Amino acid sequence: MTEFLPAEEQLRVLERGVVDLVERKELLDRLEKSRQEGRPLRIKLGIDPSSPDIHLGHAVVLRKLRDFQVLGHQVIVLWGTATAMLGDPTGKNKTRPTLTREQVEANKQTYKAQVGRVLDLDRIEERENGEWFDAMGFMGAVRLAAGTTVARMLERDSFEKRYRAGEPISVHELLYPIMQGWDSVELRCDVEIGGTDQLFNLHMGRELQRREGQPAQICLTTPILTGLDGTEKMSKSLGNYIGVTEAPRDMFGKCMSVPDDRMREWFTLVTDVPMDEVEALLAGHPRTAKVALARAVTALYHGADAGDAAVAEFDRMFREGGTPDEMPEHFVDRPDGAEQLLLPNLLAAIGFCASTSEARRLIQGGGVKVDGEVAADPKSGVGAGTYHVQAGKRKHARVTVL
RNA sequence: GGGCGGAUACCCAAGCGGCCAACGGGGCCAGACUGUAAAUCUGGUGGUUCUACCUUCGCAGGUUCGAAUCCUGCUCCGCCCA
Repeated sequence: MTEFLPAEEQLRVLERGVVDLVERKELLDRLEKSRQEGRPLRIKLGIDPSSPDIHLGHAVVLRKLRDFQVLGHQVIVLWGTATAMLGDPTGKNKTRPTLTREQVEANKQTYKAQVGRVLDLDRIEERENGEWFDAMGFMGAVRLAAGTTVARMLERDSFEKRYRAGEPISVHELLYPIMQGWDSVELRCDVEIGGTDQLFNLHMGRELQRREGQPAQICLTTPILTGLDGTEKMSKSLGNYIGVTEAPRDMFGKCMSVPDDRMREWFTLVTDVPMDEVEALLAGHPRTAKVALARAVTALYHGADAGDAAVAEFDRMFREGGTPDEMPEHFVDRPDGAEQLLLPNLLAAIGFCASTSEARRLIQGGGVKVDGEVAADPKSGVGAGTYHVQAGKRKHARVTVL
């Protein structure tokens, strides 16, 4: 733990894929000091457990945290149990509904398991800001708020826009940045990291720490990752995401669908591939580069073997039109007394299509294969037996008709 | 409180008494092409026992042989005046 790399070398790792670094010089100095004193820096990431699923977009900031962890620093995951109930106004044009304690606790548990996909959970310091806010009391909160002006708060982009547009801003929302800043005081953070939309909040920590006579924390922000569509930010509601718990095959396949011109961004933010290697790959054939990207991502979450297996399987499935390593098994009954099970009903029964009508259309469009043969007649059916059923390029299943 | 305009399938948006399961665009799905893509082209995009039938056009009623289209009430949204 006391063996820290030279500050410059650490900084090189930490700077990768970073948008804001306030201030770079301060970070360098503090890394140097930490090295001399053999004291790890304290790095905070605040997480409001408001949505329970983590995708690669969330993972960007977690991975930056991991960089710090690997370099021997102390990572603090701060659960915003108090702030989650407020709802961070960041990027929202509306007041967010507040959560109950039970929801927060439940989300926290699922969240934590997924955070473990990126961070070494044994080495994090895990805290909750309810620890101090619950005990602060109303007057304490008032004293805390007294140090900041409304004008200062309204500097914040999202507040300013809403204010100018005549949209409501609740008083409690103005308190959110102050609370987040106070967390840094309580935890004596050296660095706080977050997405670019967090810059204002991170600055609040600096201010409050200075006021309390602490060294001001360094603020570091990571970019918002572009989703699979190549234009919108990755988000669950847009469906353009890759979850950190997804199966290797899906993870790989989705990575392969990332647009070419987003590969540099993805390599930088989502993988550990060294940047000179990335540049070399990008200079070569795009497909080779993308395979490397997809393999790297898959390997990160499932291990190198899974990454290699995914490459092989993908080649077979898409270049040669073959079948996957393993397919889901389904057993379907024939209707009473019938010789055959109609194909549309089969597809609906195994969940490949939402309805028999949809299945029918897919069949007519030539998108369905049974044992490798295109089945273009919606009236066709299959008798008892086991079949390899394929809908589109991706959906395969071994279906046994009973 | 008053006036006006709007609510149509995942989103935008036509339709304004029968030819409407409802134009068009986006998105999405499938096919061709390809590097897995992108771009391009083609088809599809309510349900079913599928050349027919059933349920849809904010909600509830009504007029009519027949309504997404007309009338009444309700709910929600936008704009304007107070």
